[in-house]
Amino acid sequence: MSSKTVDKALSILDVFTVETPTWGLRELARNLDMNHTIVHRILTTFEDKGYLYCNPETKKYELGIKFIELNNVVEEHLNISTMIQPIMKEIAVKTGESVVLTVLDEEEGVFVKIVESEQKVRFAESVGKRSALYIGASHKIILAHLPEELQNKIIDEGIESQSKQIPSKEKLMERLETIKREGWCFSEGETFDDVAACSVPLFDSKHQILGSLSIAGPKYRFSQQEGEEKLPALLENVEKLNSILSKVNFPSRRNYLTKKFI
Amino acid sequence: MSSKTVDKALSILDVFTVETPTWGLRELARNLDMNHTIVHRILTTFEDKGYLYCNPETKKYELGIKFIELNNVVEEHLNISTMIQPIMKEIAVKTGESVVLTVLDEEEGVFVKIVESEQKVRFAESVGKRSALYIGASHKIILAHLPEELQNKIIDEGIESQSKQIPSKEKLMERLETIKREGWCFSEGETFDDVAACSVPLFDSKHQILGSLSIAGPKYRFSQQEGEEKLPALLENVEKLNSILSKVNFPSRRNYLTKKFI
DNA sequence: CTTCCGTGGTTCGATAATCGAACCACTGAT
DNA sequence: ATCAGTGGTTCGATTATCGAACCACGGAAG
Repeated sequence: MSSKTVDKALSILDVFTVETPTWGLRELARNLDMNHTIVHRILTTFEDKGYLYCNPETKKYELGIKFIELNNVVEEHLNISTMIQPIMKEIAVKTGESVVLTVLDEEEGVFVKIVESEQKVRFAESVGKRSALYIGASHKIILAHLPEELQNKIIDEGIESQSKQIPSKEKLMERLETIKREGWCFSEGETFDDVAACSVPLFDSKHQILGSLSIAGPKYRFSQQEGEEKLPALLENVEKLNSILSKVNFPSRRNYLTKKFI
Repeated sequence: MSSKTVDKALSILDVFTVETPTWGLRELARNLDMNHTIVHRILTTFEDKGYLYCNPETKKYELGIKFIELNNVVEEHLNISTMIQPIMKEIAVKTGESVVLTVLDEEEGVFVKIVESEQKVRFAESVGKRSALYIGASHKIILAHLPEELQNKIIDEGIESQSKQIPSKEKLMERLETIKREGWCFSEGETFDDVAACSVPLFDSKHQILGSLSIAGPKYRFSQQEGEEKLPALLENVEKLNSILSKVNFPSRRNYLTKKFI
């Protein structure tokens, strides 16, 4: 049982994205196919609580400061800045490239933390970005470790949505098997045109896939060979990270564990 | 008009803090003086949407991955990582200390961004921390620029709550006047025992107080004199920051603008 | 200047979702 | 074996939500 009203309210929050971060009242109501009265009531509730902010000049709504506060609660609870970030930093220093922590959530991958190398190729702004599991090394390495039925389902849905990222199902499935066997994955130009990455899997205490750890850098200085050379730096530290992550029980939705995906 | 159901739901989120990040169902219902049925319904709704995560082993709830995602939307919209952080970094490099961006929200100050110096005195984990405006340089400099009636109200409430931070109302009010006149503020051991800070105010396009920018470091290497020496590095960059901040219209609740505080 | 269409915001009776006492099933301590 | 605690569910009474119709305003077009 779920609350219809709260559910509706949260659906409203969902449309505040990086692409469309501000909304007018009626514009929003139209988009959600809702009566503007109810949208208005929910918006003011969010506003009162600091979850939304209504720009007094434009009268448009945007996400509020509360999310900065609550993000901190999450990061603190996960020991991200005290335990996880230092390990990522170490790898970043050793390899001179940026390090990315990705986790599985529902049937997608989410960038949870990015530690940048000093050589500025900024893509830390992609934290929170969510995308399909067949795109990019960081995501494919996760997909490779999921149950085969779920792989099937995800790839089929990808093909249905006409994703350019899937050449053919057979080839992808084969590729995933190779990735799983070898224990790492390299890709270039998939999530971002100019970026290449090298990824290894992260598991929980029961050795079930949780996410991935990646090194990423600009294509021109990051060939497959260079990726391979940086692999040891990743693998050296990934165990430490695993033991930390298994202790905190990461709050991401891994439906495959409960077979919710069938 | 505000939605009672959504309001209730958001009140539930409020109890997930750094101090108490996980809650059991009945424990939470008791704490909020609510029937556990309704708490349960709301919790599952949040869970379905990724705002809460229910640990399957302990059955305890905690904030979910959604807050990492939405925090990113806010930061992106405010150009925090692309525009603001580089300026803060520049100051951090010049002074060798950490740089803190604080904003006014309702009647409190919130740390929105902390850029750490290389000399590791970690307190970046305090991002999102919220505290009263009479505590610490970063907050006092804001308080000093608020309307006098509001200063009165805030200080009176502080005295009422028996805050140790207020010696006497008269002295504090005098102090605030000095701070406002001089345009900067130094403090040590207020927000954190071992930390000293030096702060300057941030204004919006109409020259109304918005927040503050601070340099902070461990007391042993951060006397008032050393703070003063670092002041120019702050002031040099604060204008750039001001012009950026005035463009984005920061989504923090500055009730003093609308006289809501009376 | 007036009309018109758009915006954000409010009202109030019909309607439908919420509420909550009482109820499982389970676990762990006594 | 009992008991007190937990998370979770049920269902009729209650009450908050819903939404058509309504302002007031503001800018564009005639």
